[in-house]
Amino acid sequence: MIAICFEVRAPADKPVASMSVSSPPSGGNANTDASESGMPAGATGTAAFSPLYQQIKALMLQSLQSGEWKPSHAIPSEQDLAARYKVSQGTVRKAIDELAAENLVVRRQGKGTFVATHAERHIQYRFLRLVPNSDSPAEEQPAQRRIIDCKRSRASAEIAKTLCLRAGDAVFQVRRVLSFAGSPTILEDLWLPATPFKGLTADRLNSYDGAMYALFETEFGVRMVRAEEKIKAVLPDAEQSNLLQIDGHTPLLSVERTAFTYNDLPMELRRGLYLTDKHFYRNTLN
Amino acid sequence: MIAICFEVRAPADKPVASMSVSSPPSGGNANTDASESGMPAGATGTAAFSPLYQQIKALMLQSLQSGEWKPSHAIPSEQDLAARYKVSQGTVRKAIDELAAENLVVRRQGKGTFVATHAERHIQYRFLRLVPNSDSPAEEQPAQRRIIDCKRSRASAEIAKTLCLRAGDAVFQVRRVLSFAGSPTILEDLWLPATPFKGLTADRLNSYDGAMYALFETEFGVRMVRAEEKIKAVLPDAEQSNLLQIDGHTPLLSVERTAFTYNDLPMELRRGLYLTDKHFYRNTLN
DNA sequence: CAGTGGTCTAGACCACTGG
DNA sequence: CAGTGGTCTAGACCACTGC
Repeated sequence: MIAICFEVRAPADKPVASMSVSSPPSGGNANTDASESGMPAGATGTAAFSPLYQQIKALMLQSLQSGEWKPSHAIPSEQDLAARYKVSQGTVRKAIDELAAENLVVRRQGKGTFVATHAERHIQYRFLRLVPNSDSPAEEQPAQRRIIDCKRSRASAEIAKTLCLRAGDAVFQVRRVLSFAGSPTILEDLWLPATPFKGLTADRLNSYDGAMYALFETEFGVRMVRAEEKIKAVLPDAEQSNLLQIDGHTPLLSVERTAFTYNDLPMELRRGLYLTDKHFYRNTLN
Repeated sequence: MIAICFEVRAPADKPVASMSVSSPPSGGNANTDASESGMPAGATGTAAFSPLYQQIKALMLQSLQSGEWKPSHAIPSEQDLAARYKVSQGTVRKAIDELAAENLVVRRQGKGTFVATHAERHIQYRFLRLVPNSDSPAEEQPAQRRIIDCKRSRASAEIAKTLCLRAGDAVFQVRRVLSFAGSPTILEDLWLPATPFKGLTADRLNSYDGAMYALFETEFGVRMVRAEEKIKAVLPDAEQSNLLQIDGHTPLLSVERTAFTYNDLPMELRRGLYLTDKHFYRNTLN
């Protein structure tokens, strides 16, 4: 269930190998030669058949995480990609479809396909599910952010585990408060691996105008792609209740989020306390 | 934001009209004649162009909600559907793709496409996001269910509003407790419109072996397809803490769920109180 | 083996965007 | 207007299921 560090979930890496795909346009497809390309002949169990479009998707994924295609920029057109990978347009289309479904890429008819980004996305706070009660006055949009603390420290065993580090490795630890309409509503503690976020300071966090994930993206080249949250109901301790300006008997939502970059690599642990008197956490089930 | 009763979200209803689709296989597609089929010529603003596969999807949706295709049964093969609707297989495929993405239908290679169901789905509790803490012992799967109450009553203004009824309309009101490993963990109050659920009793709820949504499906022909949840942190009142065997200072997750059938018609309001000492609410963000 | 969904292609045309 | 994504088709072949 839990992703093991550096172990990519998606297959389509071994069975590709000779991905020049100089498949002759002889009628149907060409994937049959997989039986003589990557298959070790004595492969135990599953044959690990991977459709062409999955392989193209994997290649595109590499272009995304290598930085060849940068956030908010357009990727090559479907035509170009088809030529580049020597497949039909329909096949790259299906690959792009999946990338779009995972929000890694955004299609815009008539314009092109663009690398998704946390910045310039004016619906700010892509991962925040807290919305004002329906009886609230208007859209009290602009949240005030206050950085309480930003320090370098050592990862505890637990933090290290979820961030795929070793206990004692350097991490940044950030604490901040978000207020809506002047009311402190969210208290967050963040842990970030020190290496990719080298140079992070409270000042940089304060001076940046935009969501924190946008900052990570533009300043550190770290794109959060997916996240998992564990939610509980808790009571605050003295310090927490003080920061949120509430008493110790006010129940709060505890939202523990692990955010991932490409390849399901965890890059952030965030523990939030949400005050839910004027807001609620919204979720949609399919 | 909030779905208005009986107002279908999906378009593709007006612009179809003459959906016999006797489009001659003359080269490309045939949707161009939409300009002389449903378009009122002086249509204000958007042209409401609806691709063929969306129209096919709408037709299939009708077959689903009319009961022509029953839960857990196979729908016609893609070939058959293509013939029936007089379109290519690729087009019905795209329609089915969307239905599958919405969990209305399940594809099984080599076997066929089946109408999704809450029953026979051995991963029981499709909408329940509560999972045991990772440090918990094993998979303490079988939840004990206890119906506290099941009575007929009148909808309050608020209940009526979310269920698209009028205040005072008859509703069923159910209260139950779910226990895991002997510990009361969830206290739920449900409101159901009386008409579709005519004949519901505590006995029927108790004697049914399976998820409640499976019962709704098999006994009343009501298929829940989608749900929205609003989550807050709360403290229990005296009666609630008594039923959950906790004290009044234990914070709980309040999960208010509205479940919808086809056409975004709300058919259930459920207010759950979750004890989150040994469990947490899990969510995935994309 | 036949039947079903899944992949792939090649080509045509449509809708949308921007110069 | 050219370029891009979006739709549709017709046909071939593959992978999986079950008889």
